[in-house]
Amino acid sequence: MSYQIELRHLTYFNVLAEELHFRKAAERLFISQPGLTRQIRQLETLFGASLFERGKRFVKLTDAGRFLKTETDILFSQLDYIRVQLKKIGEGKRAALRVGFIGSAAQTVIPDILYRLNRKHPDIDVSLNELPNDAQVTALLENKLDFGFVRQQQAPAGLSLQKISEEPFALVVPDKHPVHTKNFRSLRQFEKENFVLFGRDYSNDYYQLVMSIFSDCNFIPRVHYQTVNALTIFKLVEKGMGVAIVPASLKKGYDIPVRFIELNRIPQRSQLSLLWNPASRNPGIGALLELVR
Amino acid sequence: MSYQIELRHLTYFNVLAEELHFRKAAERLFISQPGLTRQIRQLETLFGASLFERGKRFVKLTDAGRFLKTETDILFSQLDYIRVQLKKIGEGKRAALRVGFIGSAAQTVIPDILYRLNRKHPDIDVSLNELPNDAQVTALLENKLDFGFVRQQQAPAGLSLQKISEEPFALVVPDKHPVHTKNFRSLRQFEKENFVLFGRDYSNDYYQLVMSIFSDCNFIPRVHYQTVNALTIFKLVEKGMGVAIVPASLKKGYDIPVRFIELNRIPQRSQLSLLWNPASRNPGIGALLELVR
DNA sequence: ATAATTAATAACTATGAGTTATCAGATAGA
DNA sequence: TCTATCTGATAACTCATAGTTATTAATTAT
Repeated sequence: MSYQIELRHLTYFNVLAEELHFRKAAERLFISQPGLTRQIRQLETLFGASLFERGKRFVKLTDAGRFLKTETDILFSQLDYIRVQLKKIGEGKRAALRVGFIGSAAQTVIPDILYRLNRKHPDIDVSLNELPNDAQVTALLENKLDFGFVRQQQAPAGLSLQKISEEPFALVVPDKHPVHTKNFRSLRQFEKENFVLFGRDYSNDYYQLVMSIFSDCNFIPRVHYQTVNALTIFKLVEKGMGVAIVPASLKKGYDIPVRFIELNRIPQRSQLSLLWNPASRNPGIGALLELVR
Repeated sequence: MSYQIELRHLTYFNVLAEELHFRKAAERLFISQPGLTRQIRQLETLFGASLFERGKRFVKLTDAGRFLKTETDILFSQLDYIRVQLKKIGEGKRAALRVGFIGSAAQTVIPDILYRLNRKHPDIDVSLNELPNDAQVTALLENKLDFGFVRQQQAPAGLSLQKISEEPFALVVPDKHPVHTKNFRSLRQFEKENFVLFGRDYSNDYYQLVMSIFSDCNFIPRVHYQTVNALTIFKLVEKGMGVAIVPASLKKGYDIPVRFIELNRIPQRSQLSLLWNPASRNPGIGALLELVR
């Protein structure tokens, strides 16, 4: 009568909370249904709260159960994280850094930073992950990521931000477009054109920044194709599907017959920032921060 | 050979990490020493990392062990938190809010807010805890607290801040002091006096704000007594030990023969803020935030 | 009616946590 | 140098309980 809560209970609970079916959950756990029934009941007495409502032909979560589900999800993801870090440390590494980055930043800054990090701290393992801006924010908050390279200026609630670099935007037009750097005056010259832009899901912050360029000129662009890949955007521009606005540095590294017109006179600039969770206890966080500051 | 990590392992590990002595740890756990030895070794194989270095007459943590210790500490505190919340929810409550507050704010705002919260959400339990400013910040980051009422303007990294109220500072002088509201001109009139102030450990942010009042007048005050209790400060002022600077609202609720001179013309004002961790999943957070906004 | 689901119950079995007894090495004292 | 004492590891046990099979009771579908 005085046993303890074990991870086993929580694992079983977690699966049952997903299946909402004792037999199926038991199957998924490779145990028998009565075994599961008993462990779940134990868990309920141990917590002093009923977690499932058992109808005659259905099982569903109570409020308490719903709460516990989100908590155990987090708990297990933390355990996974502990396992990974521990393995690394056991192998003599200091830490494993999970770095996210936005595709358009891969060209320049990130390789350099990571190269310097590796030279200074060879005992820190880095895993890279290309992710949209907002996905990085969520991943950081859920401790699925240690660092994120994003295109945005403000730190979202709960995260810290360090500015890495800043650059002007550039218009991307087809090679034989009548407008070029010399005769470019204003975006209004493109009032009749389609615009090919990064989608809102790439980064809401970034999207709004680009949109503010248009609203400063007092016109609403016709946006036809939204995509998250820089190369795709260039291809679309090349084929005459429209013109694009991208961070100027993107011109490096691609060999597509398109022309870049830097927007040096507008106040909007694209900022690349490093995001991280100040609550994180990853022993490698300090090392990277020290490097970029 | 294919068992799983259980909380038992982590509990044992945690105690051993504190005792660094198998027999003593086993004693504290009410199990035998060989049993502990075996469980720890299991944990080490399961994690694939050695956690303790066993010398002939000593046991100490490896790097991996040190890392795991901080992680399990957090893990167990989360489990405690889950237990508490689950108990509450099981009893039909929505949540339990752990609210911290700084002593000098108890008089006015907090009772009002909590009264309204309770009337609107009787299913939310609130526990109150008087804590210094900085202790609240740490507690919030460690998820030992859901809300903190603090005297500071900026949100510390990782926390969100909502301004609650703002008020001028006031000078507190003995009843028969020559300076009073009518003939008060500048703080420089007190250049020769001692100042009784809240200590730096009450809140660094607050301390610097008060100090900036002095530096704006270009003088360094002679601070003789530092204390964290408003009543103590008033008593010291009454006894002629010096004058004080406190948030003006503190004059309510105390009956001490001291005189308050409101500093309405200086830019510094004392701001009471609500702090919380945006990463917190406490279901009661939204309710209180809604109320104060 | 009958068959097919569901979860709960009862009685079992066997795994492995925890036990006792002992060992091997180290230190310290006489 | 011989003991006495302390350490954690090892070996062989036993017993509590997780997980088993078989069954029931109650529901729904045919």
